[in-house]
Amino acid sequence: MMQRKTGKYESPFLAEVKSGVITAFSKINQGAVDEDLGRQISGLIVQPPEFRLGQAALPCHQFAKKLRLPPVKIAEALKQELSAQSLKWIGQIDSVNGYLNFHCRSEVLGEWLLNEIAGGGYFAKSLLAESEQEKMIVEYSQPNTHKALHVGHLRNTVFGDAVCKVLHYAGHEIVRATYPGDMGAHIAKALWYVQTKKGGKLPPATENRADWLGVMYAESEACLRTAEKDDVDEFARIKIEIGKVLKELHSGKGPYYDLYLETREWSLGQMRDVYAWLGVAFDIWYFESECDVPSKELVLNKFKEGFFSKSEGAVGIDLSQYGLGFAMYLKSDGNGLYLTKDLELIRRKFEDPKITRSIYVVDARQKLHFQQLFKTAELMGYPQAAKSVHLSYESVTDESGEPCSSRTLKGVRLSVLRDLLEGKVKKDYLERYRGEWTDEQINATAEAVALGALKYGFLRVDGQTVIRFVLDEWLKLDGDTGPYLQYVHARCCSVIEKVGRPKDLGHLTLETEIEKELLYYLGRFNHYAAQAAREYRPSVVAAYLFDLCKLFNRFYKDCPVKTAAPDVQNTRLRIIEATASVLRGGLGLLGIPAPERM
RNA sequence: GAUCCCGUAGCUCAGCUGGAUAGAGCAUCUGCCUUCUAAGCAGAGGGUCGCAGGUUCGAGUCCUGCCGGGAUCGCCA
Repeated sequence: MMQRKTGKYESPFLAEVKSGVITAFSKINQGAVDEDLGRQISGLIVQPPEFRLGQAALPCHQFAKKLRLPPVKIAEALKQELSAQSLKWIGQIDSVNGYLNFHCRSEVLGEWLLNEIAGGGYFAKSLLAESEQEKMIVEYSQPNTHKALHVGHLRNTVFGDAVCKVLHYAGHEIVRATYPGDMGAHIAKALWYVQTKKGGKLPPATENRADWLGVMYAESEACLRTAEKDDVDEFARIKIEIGKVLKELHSGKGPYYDLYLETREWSLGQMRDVYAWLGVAFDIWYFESECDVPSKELVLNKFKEGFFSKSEGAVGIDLSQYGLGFAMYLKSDGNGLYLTKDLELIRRKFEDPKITRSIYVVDARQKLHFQQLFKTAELMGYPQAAKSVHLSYESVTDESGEPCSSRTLKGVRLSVLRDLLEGKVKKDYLERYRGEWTDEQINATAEAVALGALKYGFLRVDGQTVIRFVLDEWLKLDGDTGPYLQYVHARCCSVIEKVGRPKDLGHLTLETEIEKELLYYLGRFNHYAAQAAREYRPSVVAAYLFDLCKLFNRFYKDCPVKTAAPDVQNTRLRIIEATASVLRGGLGLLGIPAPERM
């Protein structure tokens, strides 16, 4: 099942290595190599630890028993067989320590690759076989209205967006969905607090009203916790009041409902601003408020059918035989929960019959939630359950290791973060262009670089890693950062602008090893993009791009363009142009802009 | 107590589904801007890959058991 067909992204060099090895193996094996063995053999092919050793290698140790020969002899024999074949892409073949090392013909492979990249064909083909292409709905970014937005939300949105882009690039059709939490107890709490503790006074439009709401919500939670500790009766009374507010919100009329409609818009406006800033757009907005009523009806019907049962006054289903405890779908006061609404949502997501997979990009703390949801749906006979996946990622904490929280107002607020980063970029790097560039150019570049730093910061690490957000570290813009990659792109553009565009014809003149290595690595882009899509891991692309940029910077240092002989110069310009293309493409998958100057 | 995630250089993280001598960035130290952008490049120091077993030609990677950290486990989302 983990066996995959060799993807279309494979370079002709690797394809030749695989087929060549299989043919040679069947000769020394004195028998045909069936499909399984063939896959096994090609699955063994690895990257040598250093470029100078070759670009592909076959470890032969595994065959020692089967062939009753020492690995070194096997490698030798394979080498013999291979040198009898006529090979287009493979140059030298070495046998060392039981490894068979293949060197590509850099000029031949490079010529093909540069044409593919320059012509755009390299990025155009799907990385998947047609049978593997799916239509997927990806839900990400589920911020609550009436709560503060912080860096934790940013990780979700940036990660989810990159996953979409990577999957789309691989060849899947993607529907992007967001699911704002515009209904629920948190809103009842915030509005109840505004009305009863703040006298119902609202801030003027000149203020950041969304942020103000976030503060109100946090204060309401603090107020509740105080009551819980100090005055049990008061706490019980407040809970009943808030339950009533929630009921009124559900009912769709009344003064609280009117207040809700007005304030909800403040938060949604802020979300739209943030999405515009990040450059993300959604095809579908599922609102929790829309799922609310139908989800409760659904649960009540299923309760009547006997599917759900009552326990301690609440309606739900006992999933303890699956190790998932009791899944609650209606509270004892009759109100629904997050889980309730998701039960309705899982149906809606498959309203388009072409959808074959539904991905939820949600914090790892919701693991049990989704296990319960999918299990319940499965037991209800929903085929959607088997097609749904929870793509979890770890949380973002503040400097002290406390998770970002809208409830306790932990974590840097987005508006603050943006200003700090853009200000830093301007002050340290862009002021020197003041006068030479227009103010608009400076602002646009600052925004691009700040976004690069932020997005790359989240995407360079694996999703399972907890990110401790230390502002000072995120303000550093050298080393393994987004601006480092953007800088290389700008360098490429700058050289092309100063020296001129290359001519596309003529064969390559490669004078140095670093040119060959860079060229080869450019051709690995689709390999890593495919891996990123397969594993839902944009970090694979991020790591590739960083390595690519390190190679480029070495090349840039060692290989002058302006002063080079015409053939050499043209080759280098072509490599530079291809690097810029791959970088644009790769940064694009991460949702990071590639400025031409910085 | 149960389940899940993490543990690799002082710090932050990679490690291509088991391959060759364990890598990078930051920080520290040393060099490099009269030549295409120094947000850069070259070099140095820094590791019993949490611990102990096991699987095999071969383990940071797979299995088991411990230890440490985080998360979750009924009326929040």
